Amino acid sequence: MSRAQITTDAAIAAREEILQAAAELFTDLGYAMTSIDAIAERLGATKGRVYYYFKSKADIFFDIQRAAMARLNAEVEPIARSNLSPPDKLRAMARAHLGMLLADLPIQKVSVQGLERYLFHASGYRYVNELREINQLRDTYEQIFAEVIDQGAREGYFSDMPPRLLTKPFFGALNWVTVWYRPRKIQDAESNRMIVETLVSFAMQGIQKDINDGAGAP
Amino acid sequence: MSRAQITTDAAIAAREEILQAAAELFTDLGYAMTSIDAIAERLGATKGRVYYYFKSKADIFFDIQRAAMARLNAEVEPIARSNLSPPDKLRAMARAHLGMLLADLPIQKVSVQGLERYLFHASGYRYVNELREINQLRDTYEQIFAEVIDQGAREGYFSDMPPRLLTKPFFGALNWVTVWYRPRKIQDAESNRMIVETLVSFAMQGIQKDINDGAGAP
DNA sequence: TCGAAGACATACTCACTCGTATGTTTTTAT
DNA sequence: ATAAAAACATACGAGTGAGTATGTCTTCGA
Repeated sequence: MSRAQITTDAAIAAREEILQAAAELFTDLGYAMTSIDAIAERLGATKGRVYYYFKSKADIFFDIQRAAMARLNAEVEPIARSNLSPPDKLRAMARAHLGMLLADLPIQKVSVQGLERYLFHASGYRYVNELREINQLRDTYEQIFAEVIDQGAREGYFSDMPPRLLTKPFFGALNWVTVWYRPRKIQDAESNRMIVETLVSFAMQGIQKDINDGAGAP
Repeated sequence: MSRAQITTDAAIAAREEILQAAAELFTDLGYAMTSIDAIAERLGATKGRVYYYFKSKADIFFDIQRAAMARLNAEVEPIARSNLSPPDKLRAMARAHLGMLLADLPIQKVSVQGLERYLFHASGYRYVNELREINQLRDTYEQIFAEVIDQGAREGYFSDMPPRLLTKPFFGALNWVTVWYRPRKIQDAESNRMIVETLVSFAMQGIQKDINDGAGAP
């Protein structure tokens, strides 16, 4: 046989390397425009190597999604379990979320934008199960934030709009970084902290109760 | 010859119809996965019709971008020229911007997400001029918002973070709607107003000076 | 040491799609 | 009415890319 079900350490590393290369190409060129040959070439290899670890192109795509969501969860869930106050907790979660987006940019870019629909109507409704699995993961993740916002709203910290609706612009302000951000070769340490703090502060202010409408100037 | 340079009324309508169909397919399937035949089929026609009005697939893509930016500009620029106070002006601009996103969803989805890079490295650096043209349009548009934010900050209304950086989460909170929003068959009038007001309020609160950090509860 | 499985590379097929070239019908000007 | 141009449809050519089948080298356990 040929499938590499024996997930040894080396095999996991090999898969990860492929996922990274694929993610970079997916974000640069899009899913369909990225050929398996191009992924292999980026690794100094050929198709044989890729198809040894993944059974199809779509399989690579979905594994990127799973990896991205798993890493976000690993960072954010522990914070959600802590007993900080809702504002402090939410701010810490937002920092962790955004930090992971920037640290793992290629993979997170593929995951965070609504690109899964590529394979929905396409290829005649295959991958329905995988699609639902990914949507399930994202829903569960978003729910973690929604609950904190909900609790914060009940305790009077946040706006009392529907929490599920508030998560949208909240994630929007943060996730949009995957659209506009281009990693520089230098000047990343301090600049990134500035970006994170600005975006997180923006998002935190956004869900705050609005005390009054547009006052504060002469 | 065959090129339809005579932009009569009917020709403009025919082109618009093609742009609409193409935009819907681009957002559902992605650029490369959308075949010209699929676009034609959606119109009950064949390739001949499409290639009569557009000289290439990329041409359709760029025309979508131009149309999207032109419509946003047409709605927002007049407001920017008015002499409202910075907060009122910015809020009105945000409403107009978001309203156009929802009213023209397929085309705006293609435009608003960072999908232009599809054709950057791909196809060996053709379309460099078109790419720069589109980026120029978006930059100019973003600048309109940046200036209002800048003025508002100088007058003490808004946060004093760099305006160019503040536009990012501002647009993020609004533009993210193109990622999560799915138009329902019914229940659109009131629901859409709710969405618009929630997102615009969120964005407006986000750029406000933060008076203090996380207070307002028991 | 040697055979089997692991880890790829190479060669090939099949399906699909862009763009073009050419045919056909409908509209329009005279 | 008729010739010409517009507005398509149809047929085809060439290229590309996913997936497969098979070959080759390397590692590793007995």
